[in-house]
Amino acid sequence: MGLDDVHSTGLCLGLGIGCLVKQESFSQSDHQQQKKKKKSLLKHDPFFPFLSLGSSHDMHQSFVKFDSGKVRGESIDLHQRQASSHCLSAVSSFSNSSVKRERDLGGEEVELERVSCRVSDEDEEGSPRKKLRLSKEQAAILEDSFKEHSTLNPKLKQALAEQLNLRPRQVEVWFQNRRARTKLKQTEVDCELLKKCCETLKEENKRLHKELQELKSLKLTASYYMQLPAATMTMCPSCEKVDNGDEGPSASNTFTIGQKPHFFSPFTHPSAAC
DNA sequence: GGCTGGAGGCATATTACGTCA
DNA sequence: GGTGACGTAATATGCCTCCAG
Repeated sequence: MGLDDVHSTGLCLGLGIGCLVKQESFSQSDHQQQKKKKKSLLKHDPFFPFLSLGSSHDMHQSFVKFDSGKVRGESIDLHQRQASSHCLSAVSSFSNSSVKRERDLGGEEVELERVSCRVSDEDEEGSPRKKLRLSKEQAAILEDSFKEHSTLNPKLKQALAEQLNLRPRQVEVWFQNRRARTKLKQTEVDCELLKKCCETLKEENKRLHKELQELKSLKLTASYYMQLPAATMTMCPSCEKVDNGDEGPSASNTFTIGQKPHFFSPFTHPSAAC
């Protein structure tokens, strides 16, 4: 458990109303601020050493009302409040059964209820981590926004958070994770590309080795024929046509092994000689 | 102008939860 | 119903930049 958890949980549970105010500011401000504040809190907050995780149900309940009514926004109606209370009463958080039950009910309203319930659940309950599942609509809007800008500015973050009924921190986290996924995918694509490139190079290397061997063997053959009288035989080292000397050196498709044998550069195609 | 500490943002690794086969 | 794999939200941590003092 990190210090963030201490702030999001222990402060509420152990420090009473003064800490509720602190919690409110946390829920509205960026979570990163908490991260930065934690150091200063460690240094300067006189209450910090007295933090306790001892639960107080009454305090919890009062905070629930405070949070759902003030922090979560004015649009929360009684129905949602009840939903929030329902979440809090289910201390074991979102079990699969509850999710399934909501699924069975179906509909956007239920989905929103589920989301807001989970979010408030995380804020208020103090259990380590309540993972919400973004609805398709939320994900689509975030995706659209991501396509336009892969990074967030504070305005956009706030706007998206309000539009999607999420906390700015959640929007920020979504973008961070989305960037990470994009990068991971791109890395995989690059990896595949490099693999193919490697295979191609291997094939090319193999082919060149083979060609080199052929050229070496041809060189040996040529050396062998060089030991014979030059006038007796002519041969093209490329196509290995041997001429008995009836035709002159100027004849086509023949090669004369004479005082200056015609060897090829390994970088030129062998057939170029013919 | 250089230094320093705080704040914010991002990348990355990891954890933990939800879903599905 | 139990379980492992997978996707992903959430957390932890470190680094960088900006800015005020």
